Amino acid sequence: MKTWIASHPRSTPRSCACARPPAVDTWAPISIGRMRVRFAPSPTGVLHIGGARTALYNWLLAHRHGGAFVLRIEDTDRERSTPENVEQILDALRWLELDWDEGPLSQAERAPAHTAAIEQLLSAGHAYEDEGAVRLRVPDDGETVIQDLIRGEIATPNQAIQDFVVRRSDGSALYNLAVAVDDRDMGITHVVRGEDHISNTPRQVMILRALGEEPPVYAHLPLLHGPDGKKLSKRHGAASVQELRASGYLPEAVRNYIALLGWGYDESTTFFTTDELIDRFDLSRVSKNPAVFDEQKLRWMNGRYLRGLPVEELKSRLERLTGRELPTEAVEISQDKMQTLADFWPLAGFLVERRDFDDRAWSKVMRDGAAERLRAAREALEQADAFDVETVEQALRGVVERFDAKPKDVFQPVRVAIAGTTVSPGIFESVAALGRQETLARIDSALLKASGG
RNA sequence: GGGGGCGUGGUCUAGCGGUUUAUGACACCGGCCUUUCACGCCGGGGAUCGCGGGUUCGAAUCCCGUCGCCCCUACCA
Repeated sequence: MKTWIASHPRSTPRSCACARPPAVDTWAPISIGRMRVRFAPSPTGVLHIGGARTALYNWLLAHRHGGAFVLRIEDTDRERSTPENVEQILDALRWLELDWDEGPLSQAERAPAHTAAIEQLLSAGHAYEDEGAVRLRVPDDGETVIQDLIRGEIATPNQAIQDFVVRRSDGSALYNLAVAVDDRDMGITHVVRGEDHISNTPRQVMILRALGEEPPVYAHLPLLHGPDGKKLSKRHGAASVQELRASGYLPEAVRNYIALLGWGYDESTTFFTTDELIDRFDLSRVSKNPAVFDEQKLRWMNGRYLRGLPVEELKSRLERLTGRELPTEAVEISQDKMQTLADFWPLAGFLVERRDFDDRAWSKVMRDGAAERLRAAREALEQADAFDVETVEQALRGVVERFDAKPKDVFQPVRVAIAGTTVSPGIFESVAALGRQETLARIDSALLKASGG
């Protein structure tokens, strides 16, 4: 019994999909009936951005064409398929907000259907037993042609394909048979998956034909590689959806970024809302060559999304990530300086809790009379009429003038005193956000340290 | 070995036989802004389109060959 199947309720229904006019371009040949696509990961670990992109493209297609997005878990390899792995995948999809209309279905639970199909193949003479296993009869000549929406026609000589096993001697079905039968039974009209499945496709088509069915339409997506040009794997940093979340990326930014990994709308548009993606995504514009995941570009894009968020929204996302309550001003004055949510704490955590002085920052800044200027800054801040950004600025600039110093000779010591480091949001904003009492206390402690205390 | 797929600056891409001295973005370099780091703005370098032939008045765009990378060739998925 697979309890996880039942424990995850159907995702929230969408309202926009059906109102969208179905595009006819790519789908003309088989637009009879409603489009049904599927995402069929095998739960062998975390969901990679490659899998995430496949899921996104399928989801986009279903939304654009008013179709159904079905989630199927290919868990027939009992060794690798654990409930934890399945949960990881569902969790990743939920975070990405890629809701499915049906499923998750367990492929393993469809064993009876697989068995029935094998029986049918056997009795029709399309398959035969061999040492307890069952093999499909593959013609010796001719070729099997598949129509790929991205790559066009792909022909494989039947000669290159041996009579392959569809059922193990223990009675269980193998991958190609399970996929073909499940896609058929689920009424899948378009199979959109990774390029690594191109070579499997003729086998699945043969099984379908032997079963008396016409195959669905296929579209094989280019693979994703790491910066070293090799196939993407765990060693490539934030390559899993979970890691992306933990690193402080926004799901909408991740969606935008991965949509562009293998697809482009025109020569200059980079930012797409999800609705725009639904409107414009088109398999015929998907590229054929593998793409490399570039985290730097994702960081940049994420920063742009971050800056576009209302402060309250950014605040609640930060609170969700850090698990603690954050002052709104701290979020507000940090927004322009963050690229990921994870950047917040090192940048502005000092506004929430006091931290030690960083040695390098201290020795770099607290020299050549810095203590004297810091003491003057303290006086000025203590005597300021108010403590908002403007009055703080007036007070600190006054000190600069009095010492005939460069601005940074005053601001940096204050920064190190209150933040512990040389990096923080704007100094006036930071001081004002910290408040007079805490600012003075921290400067006092810095002055104490400076005098050898 | 056999079969299949792919090949435009470091990266993602635009380009679909002639308005291309090859598009935009990230990264990089320089400048501006300036209180650090960023953000933002401005400017710059960088691909002759894997390579070699062919077709054509003309090719990144069509054809052939070749090389490289990837996938399949499991009683894995």
